[in-house]
Amino acid sequence: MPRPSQRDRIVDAYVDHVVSEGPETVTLDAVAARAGVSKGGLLYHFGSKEALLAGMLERVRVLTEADIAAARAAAAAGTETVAHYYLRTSADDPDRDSDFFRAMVAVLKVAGTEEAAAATARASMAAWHAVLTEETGDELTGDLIAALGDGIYLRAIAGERSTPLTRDWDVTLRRLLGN
Amino acid sequence: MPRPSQRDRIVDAYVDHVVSEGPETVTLDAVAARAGVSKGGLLYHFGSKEALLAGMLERVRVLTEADIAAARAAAAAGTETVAHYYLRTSADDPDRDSDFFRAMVAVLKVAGTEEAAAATARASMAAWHAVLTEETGDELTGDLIAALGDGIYLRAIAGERSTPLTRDWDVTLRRLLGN
DNA sequence: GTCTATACGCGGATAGAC
DNA sequence: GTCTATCCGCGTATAGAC
Repeated sequence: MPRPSQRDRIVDAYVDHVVSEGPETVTLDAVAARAGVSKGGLLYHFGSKEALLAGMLERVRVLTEADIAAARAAAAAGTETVAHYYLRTSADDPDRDSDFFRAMVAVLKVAGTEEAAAATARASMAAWHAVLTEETGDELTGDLIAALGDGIYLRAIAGERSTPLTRDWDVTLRRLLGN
Repeated sequence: MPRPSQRDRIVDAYVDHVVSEGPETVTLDAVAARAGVSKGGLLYHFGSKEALLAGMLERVRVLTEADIAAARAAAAAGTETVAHYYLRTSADDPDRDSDFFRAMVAVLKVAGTEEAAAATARASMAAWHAVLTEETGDELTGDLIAALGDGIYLRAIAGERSTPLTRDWDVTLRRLLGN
């Protein structure tokens, strides 16, 4: 894994800006400034605003795959279940500063307007739903756990950080799975 | 309840546009056209774009109160529990075309950028959380049911309509409450 | 590869007619 | 109370220098 390229740094800046300021305030100038390049420099790497969005969506796809692979590896090693991994990374404070969580929040914020972002969000959610269903052996249970994570994401979008559920997600999970 | 005023019709158009086209494409022109007035006409009723947003937020506050009152009335009459009402109106297809659901989705879409909208969304979510906790007698259970509804809203934002959970929300609810 | 300068269109808001 | 006309600022994108 090489050190971050200029392209990566620009996508970082884009995600940062969407998360902290919101999608409507995203301008090429603002993203360029945050990335430490000029507008012209940005447009050399991404020929248009749409290409910049595509860059972020590609990153989310990659991170989703990696995150699911990590969950599967942990489950195989007996460290924690996939459901455990999923809720922990959705609810726990330190994990919510992860690249994946932040990028996902950015995509969801943009999804309100950009159908391409909405499609990427749906694909990511569906992928998690599939592994959760596979592990629990029941589609409704898998969807239930997935929906809890989704609810936590919605609250993140609305700026809500701490609720009983995010504090005690492990208690909740034990109740749902009956163990 | 008088027939809809011009102001109401403009707020309707605003909600419609945000839900179907997304917040970034909202222009005074587009909203005015949808409401059947000119841009100048719109600006007579709402002096600025911000005032228009405030009008929608006010509507969501009113509809939230009314919706919660309806849930309480149904519970008092023994028709259905508050939790039942909440999940039904979040999950069932016909209810999702209700004024409240649509307005809430619009507010959540805008919440990504506008802090005022995010605050209204948080207030509405907190109000539901409170009644659900009151009914179930347990904060975590109340929050769990609220989070399921929130997850359904997130999926609505991402354009996902039907999942196992939205189809079988009543089965899920029985499992959560253990009856 | 990255920057500066600039063209161009669009959206918000005001003024004033009807 | 609603419309038309107009101004102004901002954001995207291009051209071209370095």
